[in-house]
Amino acid sequence: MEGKKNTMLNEEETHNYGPFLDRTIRLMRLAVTKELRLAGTDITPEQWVILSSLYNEDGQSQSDLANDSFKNAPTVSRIIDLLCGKGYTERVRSEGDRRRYKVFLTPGGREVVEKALPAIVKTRRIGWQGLDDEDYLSLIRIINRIFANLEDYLPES
Amino acid sequence: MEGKKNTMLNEEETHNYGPFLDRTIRLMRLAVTKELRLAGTDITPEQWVILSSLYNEDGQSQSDLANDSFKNAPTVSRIIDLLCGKGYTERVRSEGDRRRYKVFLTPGGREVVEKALPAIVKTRRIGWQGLDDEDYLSLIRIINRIFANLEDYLPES
DNA sequence: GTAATTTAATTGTCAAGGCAACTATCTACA
DNA sequence: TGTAGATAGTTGCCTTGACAATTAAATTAC
Repeated sequence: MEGKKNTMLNEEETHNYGPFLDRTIRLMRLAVTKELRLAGTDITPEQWVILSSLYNEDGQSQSDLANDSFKNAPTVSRIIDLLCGKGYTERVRSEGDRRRYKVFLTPGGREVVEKALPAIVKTRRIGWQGLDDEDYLSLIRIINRIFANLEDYLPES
Repeated sequence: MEGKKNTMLNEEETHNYGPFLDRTIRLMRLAVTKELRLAGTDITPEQWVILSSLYNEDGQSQSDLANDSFKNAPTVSRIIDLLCGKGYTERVRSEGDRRRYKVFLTPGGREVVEKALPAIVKTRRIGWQGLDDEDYLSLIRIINRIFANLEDYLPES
């Protein structure tokens, strides 16, 4: 029994890209985390995503941020909690719609984005070594196709 | 101030594949989660990874499983905890090396793998619609290149 | 043969994300 | 007007994963 191999899964196997995508995304997150720390910032990759979105357009609501970053509402809510705790963002109730917050970068938040950006760009470049623009188009096309396929399928399950 | 746009990040932007990879992997995980539930199983995608590895080779140690699944030791330890709790696996101390466990599938674990497999295959096929073998080779080549680039780089940071 | 190092696994802490339940506010419409 | 339904956000619970520290067993070095 022990050490016995069973080949059923291999025979049935289709394109098993999941684990490769998974480990790559995890290593990317890890690399970005370390570079952000090396750059002297105290933010995580996910916090970076939110901060940079605000840097590009300040005063977005949390649901705007959620759409923009492909995150869900509770996750954004908690990331904003952490960012406000660090003094990088502020919540201001929206005048027109009092359910909404507008989220603003503080001067400190703006600083940390500018400090973090080179680390982000550096990590992207390192990850992309040996790959070209055609690869980029292929990668984006394929993963967005997978995304679209699953998105179209999911609602009716 | 409010709603102001800042273009610095766009100008500096390199290939920003991270968020696209990220949202795709999250949707894949979600789709698999739902299919596994629909198939009448009570396992998660990560638990599936461990169970299917054991199905292919029973009696692996936790560090074997960690290598195989690209997970780290604490994560595997906790997943095995959950799987043992559900009665799908059992830990047996290794005779030769008493630090190690050998992890075995129970009959129930074997059943749940066989029940889950069609759901996994189905989800892979749905995600892969409209893509071909050449795309598969491109995807694997590109993401493994990114992985290798970052892995080579990381140690010296 | 004992000491120092390495390895396997566990535990605690934290961040992130998914789900469900909840509050508060806004919109539709009858 | 008032009530039903939709929307914005929060909170609790759970799983995964990263990191650091710890225990116990094995290996290496002296």
